Parts: sequence; C-alpha cells; structure tokens
Amino acid sequence: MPVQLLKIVNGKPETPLPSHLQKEDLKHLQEGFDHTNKYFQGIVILHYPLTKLSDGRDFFKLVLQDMNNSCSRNDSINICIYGKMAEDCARVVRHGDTFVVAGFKLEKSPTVGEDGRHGCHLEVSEEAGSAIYIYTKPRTTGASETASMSVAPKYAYTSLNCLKDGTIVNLYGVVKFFKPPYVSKGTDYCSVVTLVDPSNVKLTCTLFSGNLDSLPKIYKVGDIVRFHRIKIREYNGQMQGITSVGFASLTFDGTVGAPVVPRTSSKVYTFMDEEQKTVEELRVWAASNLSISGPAAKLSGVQPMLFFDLTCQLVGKAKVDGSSFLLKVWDGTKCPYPTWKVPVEARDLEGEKILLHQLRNLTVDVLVYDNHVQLAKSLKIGSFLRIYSIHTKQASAVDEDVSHIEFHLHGGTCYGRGIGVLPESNPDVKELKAFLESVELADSQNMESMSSVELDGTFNSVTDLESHLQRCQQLPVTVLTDHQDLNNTELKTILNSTAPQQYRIRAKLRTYKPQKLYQSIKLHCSKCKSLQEVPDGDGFDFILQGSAITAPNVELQNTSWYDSVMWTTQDEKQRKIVIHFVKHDEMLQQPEDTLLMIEGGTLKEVWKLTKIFKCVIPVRSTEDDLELLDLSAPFLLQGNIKYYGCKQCSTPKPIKSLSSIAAEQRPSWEPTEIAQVLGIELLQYVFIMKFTLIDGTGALNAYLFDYEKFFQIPASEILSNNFLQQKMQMTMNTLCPPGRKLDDLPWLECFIKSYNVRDGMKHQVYYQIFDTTVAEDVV
DNA sequence: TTAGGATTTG
Repeated sequence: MPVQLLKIVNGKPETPLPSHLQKEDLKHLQEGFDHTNKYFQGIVILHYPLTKLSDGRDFFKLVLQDMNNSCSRNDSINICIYGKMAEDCARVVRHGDTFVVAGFKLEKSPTVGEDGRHGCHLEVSEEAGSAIYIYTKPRTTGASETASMSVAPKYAYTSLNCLKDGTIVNLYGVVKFFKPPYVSKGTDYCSVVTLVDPSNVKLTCTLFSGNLDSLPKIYKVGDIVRFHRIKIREYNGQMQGITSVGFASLTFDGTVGAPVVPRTSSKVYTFMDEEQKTVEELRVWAASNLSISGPAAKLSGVQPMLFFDLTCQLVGKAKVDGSSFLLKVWDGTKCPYPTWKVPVEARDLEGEKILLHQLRNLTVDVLVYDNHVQLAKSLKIGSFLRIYSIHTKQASAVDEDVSHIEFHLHGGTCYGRGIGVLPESNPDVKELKAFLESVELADSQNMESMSSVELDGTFNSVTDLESHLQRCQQLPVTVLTDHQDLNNTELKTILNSTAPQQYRIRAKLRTYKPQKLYQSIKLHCSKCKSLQEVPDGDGFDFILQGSAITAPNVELQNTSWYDSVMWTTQDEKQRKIVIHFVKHDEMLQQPEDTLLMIEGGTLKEVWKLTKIFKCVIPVRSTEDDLELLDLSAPFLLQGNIKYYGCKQCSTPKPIKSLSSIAAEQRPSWEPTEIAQVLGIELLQYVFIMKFTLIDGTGALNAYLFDYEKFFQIPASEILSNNFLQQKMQMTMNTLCPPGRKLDDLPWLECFIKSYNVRDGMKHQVYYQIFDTTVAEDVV
C-alpha cells in the first residue's frame, strides 16, 4: 500500500516505520547522494489542487517544511506526486500533517528562482517504488478545513503592448516566425521566435538552452506559445524577449478546434480551464488576423529556384565533407524533374540498404551545409523531419545534356532555415506516415517496377505538366513587340548571310548561359559601353569600414539644407556616426520622402536605414565638404537597390550640389537626377545572356541585352528580390524546360540583328535579340 | 556567451 495513514496516539505514531528506512536530512537531499532506503519527513505547509498532466496522469504537488528549521523558505521542499498516489494523497492530506516520503527521485526544481525553496524537488510515484506515510492529527471540522484550503498558483500574463524593459513576465503569443533550435556559436542551443498577439504588437524572443528539450516545440507558424519567466529587454529601440532563469514554455497547435494539448518537456506545469480558454481565443484571433500558409509543399510540387519547407522521413544519411552532409529523404511523392544524386562512398551511407534501393526513385538528396551538419549527423534514420527553407536549385553537370534539380539547405539560419524533428504524435506526421504506408504497400505488391508508385505519387503534377506542355507547343513563348509583318528567316540562311542585318526567326531555345541566373546581371555604362560585375556586399563593407576611420568634420554638420545628428557607439570601438537629414523648405520630411547622408555607418546600419528612408548616401568628411566614398561602393541606396557610378566616366562633384534638388518644389530624388547633379555617370543594371537557338536548319548563339523589356522584370531589382528571381527562373523553365527532349521544347518568336565585331585581324559576326518579349501568359 | 528574423550562389 503506497500511501499509509498512521495514527498518532499520545504524541507517538501508533505503528513504526519499516525498520530498513533511515531518516535523511534536508541538507543531504542533493544530487549525487544515494537515497536508497532513506526517507524524508516534513510538515505539510501548502498543497495544490489535484491536476491532470498532458499524458492523462494525475498530478499532486505539496510543500514540506523541514521540522528542524521551521522558519525559512530555504528549508521547505516541493514534492511532486504522480499517478494513483497523487489521487490518494490529495484525498487524505491536510495542512499541518507530518508527511514521510521514501523511494523518491531527486530532480532539479524548475521553480527555484520563483519560490525560493530547496533547489531540488522530490518525484514520487508508484512506478518509482515510492512509499508515503502520513501521520494524521485528529481531524476536526471547521478550523482544519480552513487551514487546508488549497492555494493554486496564479500567473498574470502581460499583453505584448505592455512590455517594459528589465521586467520578467509571463505571456502568450501566436508564432509569426521561428527558427527551429540550432547549435549556437556559444555553448547552447538557440531558437528565435517572433510572437504577435491581439494587441498587434510583435515580440522577437531569443531563447537559449543547453537542453534542446526545454526550448519551445514549435513546428509551424501559427502555433501558440505560453512563456513563463521571460525577460524583457530593449534592443535597437524595440522590446526583445530573452530566456531568464526558470524560463518555461508550453506550445499548442494553432488550429481552431484541435485538442488543446500542450507540448512541453516540463513535467510540472499548471494548465487549467482559464489557460485552455486563452489558447482557444488566440486561435480564433490568429485565424482571421494572421496569414498562415496553406498545405505544405510536397516533392511532387517542387519548383526550381524556390525555398520551401519539406515534411519528410529520413531514409539515409552520409558524410560528404567537412562542411556538408547528405540526407536522403522521401515524402511518398515523386519530384517531377530529374533530381541530382550526391556521390558518396557506399560505406559512408547509413540507412537500410534494401529500403534505400526500393525507394531510390522516390528519395531525394538534400545536402545540408555548415551549422546544420552537426544536427544532421545526430538525426536517427526513420525519424520524421521538417526541413525548413530548403532551396531547390536548377543546375546541369558538365556531362549532362539536360539540367536537374538540386536540394540544398544552405548554411546560416536566415528565414528560419534549419531542421526540426517532429514527434510521431504530430498530426502532419500521422498523415505522412499513413501515406507512406500506402506507398510501401503498393511497392511490395509490385516489386518489379516503381511505375505504379510513381504514377500514384505524381498524378497531379504529370497532368499539370501535360497541360502546360500543350500550351507551349501551340503558342510561341516569346512574341515580337514590333515588325509583325516580317516573314521568318531560317537560321541556316542567317548564318550564310553577311552582317549587319535584321531578321524575324522562329526557333527553340536549346540551352542558355549563365544557368545561374543571378550571374546574368551586370552593370552597364551607356557612355563608355563598358560592362562590369555587380560588386558584392563585402567590398562595400570594406569601403564603409575604411571611411569610418575619417573623423566627422563638425563644421560640416547642421547646414542650411540638412540637419545633422552625431553619436558615439557604446561598444569598445567608440565609432562616431553622423546622419545628415536633408531638409526641404527648411523642414524635415517624412522618412519615406527623406534623403539622408551617413558617415561612419556599418553595412548593417546603412541597410537598416534604407528600410526606413527613401534614399541613403554614404559619405565622409573632408576639410570643406562631404564627399562620396570610392565608386566601387554604391553612391546611393534606394530601398533594396544599390546604385553605382562608372569609375571611368564620373567626375564626382561636391555633395552640396545636392542642395539644388532639395530646393525643388517636390524633390522626387530620382537616381538619374541625383547622379547627374553629383557628376556621376550612372551604371545601369542589365541582363546579359547567351541563348543557343535552333530551328532544324541550324543553330546560332544570340545575345540578350535587356534592361527590363524581355523579362518584364527590371534588372535592377532582381538581385535583391527573391520573388523576382523565382519568377525569372520560372520564365526560363518555360522557355527551356529542364529535362525535356528537343521535340518537346516550345517555340520562340524573336527579332535578331547581326553585327560585325573586328578585333585586330579577327572578324566575327554576332547576333543580338531585340524587340522581343516573353509572352504575356508565360510571365 | 550564444543571437538580436529578413535566404545561397557549395
């Protein structure tokens, strides 16, 4: 009998405790001590209502005071009782009872920071072989009832619009963004979570823990969390949450109507009707106030050049090299494009060989890089994963005629990139498991070939592809914007003619370069006709760092046409930053209309300013005026676009020339106008591509030189806009579908001109596409 | 301490 009531007669227990048990002092209740055959005895000073845990077990918590030291909170300890013993104790225990517990397990107390009691608590259950003896005082009515009134801990929750710097609070929120836990550069795992609540205020929390299990178990945007003891700090002018001692979290599925079951590693938590109500209310609020993405992407629905989250099962894994690791996964559907296979040594491949072979046409190789390698290595074969922000990249190997799709999980954690392990209880996993089992069933019935499986998995995408294909075969995928009355000329005729001439052609796009579309963007100077690569961010950063060495000239601050603000950074570098806000009519403008100049800023600071202000011009002080930085850096930033000047053709003028624009009635701050007054020859972003065109009579290479017209996408915006990159990739996939035979390629109608290029003794005819655009229903 | 959301270009 695990819970025994022992009567006290004449101040002594009527029945003695079993003789093998020895009394343990409170000070010996420490980890590392052997507590076998020991018991602890104390007075019940507090007990909580009986509650149910998420696994359905009863839970009862009480507090015992050490009888030798009866005045200090330090000398009290929490007792957590599980299962039937919890129910039994709850029924009989009274405030003031002498309580004896044996066969307990010692655990670190998660509430020590809050209740100031003993650093450990005792875990007690029948399964653990615990025993409880309660010395009962004579029961009376009235007084003792009052004394044993239960005290439920009451938590107050702060709304996200009421957070104050330096406080520790409890809060609820709907997950708007999250990074699944990853290995930080310090000693802990880190997870970043952005919450919103009905006050419409966002809070980004940075959570650290050495124990992966104690970080919130968030699986998707829209999940609801409850954080206890999160510390609020101000960072960059915004409130930020960070883990504090005793941080604890519960996570709930955000689906309206789903069971309200908390996901937590904590065995002890309060969760009652009131909390359930809060979760349900937040679900309803989120459903109409947050955009939560629809059904997850499947392998059968992947598009090249996209980032997506994949819910899948791990079939195999292998080391590749120091900075990358291979995961072979499947989700039961088939990718409609040829996929790459990462070459690895057979002995390095972990996983069931037979299954790997059976599923060889359904698994895809995901190569994970850098910081994800450590986590990937630790994954168990057969586990269910959600891989966040996988990149599908189109590429072709040297010896391949057609391109394939690659799956990369790049390094870093931007956009929540990472790997999460989903428990089998997760509804998405349950659904996936059921689907995978049906696929495996089909497989075992048809061991000879995978065809029926493949068809099942891809039926939708095959029909999609077919209809798309038909459209492509019927109509040309590019159209002329002029010269419609001209007749087509065969490529063979063009190749045998002298240049320069102009032709209308009908041809297929066999291949194009560069395959990496971002490499097609160049900067062009319309004055000297030079082309150059778009500088990368590192070069800009370097120039900014170099310019920060120049001390700001105070005499150049606060002039008639701009107001200046200067401050020194708090870090050890003590950097001086000056921002000059250009005025209009002696007034500062709204941020979205404001041009500002910055001295001494970092790349990150400049970038942040571009999000808020219309134009940002990085400058440095000279003796008599501000001046532009080296022209390898952008001289102007507007939104996401960096504007560069031609080093050869520009003659930079003093910055005060800008005041003429500021004095205009409505300064529009057009880059061309700014460039002009500053003596800068503006470089323009262009697409430069080489199309290999064929028409059955011959093949020729034609260059595409396009600012915007062909793709109907401004070349200036493509590098900073991922959506446009995807759009452009999809356009190219329609013009030249990956993995397609020659006969199945669509027709292009183009206008091309031939021209002569003489380089010393060498003479060559080149072709350029012009007055052509991608058909309206393709873009 | 770590990271502090805002895709790589392997």
